[in-house]
Amino acid sequence: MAEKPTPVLRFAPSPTGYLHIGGARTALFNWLYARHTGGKFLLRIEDTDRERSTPEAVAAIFNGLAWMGLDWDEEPIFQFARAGRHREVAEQMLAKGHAYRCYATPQELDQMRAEQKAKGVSVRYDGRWRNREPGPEQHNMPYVVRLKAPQSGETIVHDVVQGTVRWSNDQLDDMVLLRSDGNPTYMLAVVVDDFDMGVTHVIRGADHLNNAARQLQIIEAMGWPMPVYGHLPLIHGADGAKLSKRHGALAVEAYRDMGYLPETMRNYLLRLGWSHGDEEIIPTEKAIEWFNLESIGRSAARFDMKKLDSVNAHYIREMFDGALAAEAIAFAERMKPGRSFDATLQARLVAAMPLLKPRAKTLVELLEKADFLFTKGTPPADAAASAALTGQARALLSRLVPELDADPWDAVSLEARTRAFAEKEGLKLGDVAQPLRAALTGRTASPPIFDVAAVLGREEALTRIRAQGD
RNA sequence: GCGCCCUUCGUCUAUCGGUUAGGACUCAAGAUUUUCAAUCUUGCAAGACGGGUUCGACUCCCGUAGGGCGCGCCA
Repeated sequence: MAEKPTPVLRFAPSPTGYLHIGGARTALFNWLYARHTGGKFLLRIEDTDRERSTPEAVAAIFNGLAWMGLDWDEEPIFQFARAGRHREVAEQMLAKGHAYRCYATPQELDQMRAEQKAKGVSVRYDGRWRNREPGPEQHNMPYVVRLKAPQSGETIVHDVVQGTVRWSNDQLDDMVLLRSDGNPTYMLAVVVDDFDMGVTHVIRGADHLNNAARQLQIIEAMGWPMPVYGHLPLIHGADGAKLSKRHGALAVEAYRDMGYLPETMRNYLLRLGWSHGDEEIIPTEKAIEWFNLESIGRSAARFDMKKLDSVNAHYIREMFDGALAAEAIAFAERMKPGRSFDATLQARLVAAMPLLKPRAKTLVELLEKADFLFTKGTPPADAAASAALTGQARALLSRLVPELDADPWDAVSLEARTRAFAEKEGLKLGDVAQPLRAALTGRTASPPIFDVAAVLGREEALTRIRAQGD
């Protein structure tokens, strides 16, 4: 049995913007497969578009991947720096007769396309320089180098996701390899870089499926080995249309800022287009163990915030109290510079975590629900809480204070004392609990109130109750 | 217009010719309960359409419709 080479995967974004959700999933699938097989996961920044590439975008991509927990194995390759090598390959193809010089001007090509469109025939380069030698009038004129693509037969891509996909070669035109300024095009650069990097598996978005055929023609012309292709179905917005800015958050950093956990993003994005039977909650460790290319689906998926929420709620509940509290504090400090938490507040937050966790879908929500922990005295009461604090209720609270003011100060004892008090007053527990809740949290909905009182501590809790008493 | 891809509950998906078509999210009801959650139970809900192939099709083939992607000296 022939030994299979170690897989080499890559993620190759162009740095023209932030890392969006689609790119993040492509990176995730590549990363998972590399980790699953013990192969390599490489990063290549496709910055050949000098106009649109920015260092900020490069940083955003690195940050996004790092936040997602997707680590890459070698120094990232910057494509533009390899232009010399790309030119070299183009020259080789020229020398071998696999490419030719085309002197058609952009205006001329525009006109050609306009005419084709008008005639209703397919728009493609007509090969006007394919078999034409430049004359004296072409001397010193700019030219591009085009691939001399086969004109008959077909080009077949064996795709692990999409199956066997074939194109009749007469549908494919002679694409540009080298621009008139001598710089390589994306098509050439990708093929050369993948070859030089030893890439064995090209896993990318389905929007590149058509490109695979063209890239294969270059690979065949060079006599290079064909990589395994896998074109992932695209992610759409909730309305089924292409994911765009109007769907709200697109950048992975936006999801981070909305309070989603990296583990959530990995799990959710993995399940968008990949499955392992009925498994829904798939921690990264399991994902690495189970991931395969065969189980990738073929149809586009819609991004569903509700499901994202439920996955996030799950991982929030699963996290250890200390770790989650640290995460929440870091989040709060990043989102609101200047905000800080002293040791007392931090300890209080950790203690309150079991109460908070089942009630939050995001870190934002968690912090919101934790608000009452961080005030000195009763937090500002909302409308419903103010309404609950009637004169009678305030009087009740004043009578409750001496009953509560004792040790031990824990939820069970506090509840017992309050029940006894309610009975003595001829009231139901709820009649006492609700005013108490309003006094301690400023809300009418909160975690179990005796747990809240316990977390707040005897001194702080009593201060708040006294302040609301009459 | 041409080429390529896709089509199971509202959404994500399982099924790889024989199932009461399963799970998850959402939504609804119930249990629990000091409020709100969490949790548990139950329920609503699907094979785009039309032809074949077959003893038997969600599953294989063809067509139609709908959706998506591509058709740059962008990537």
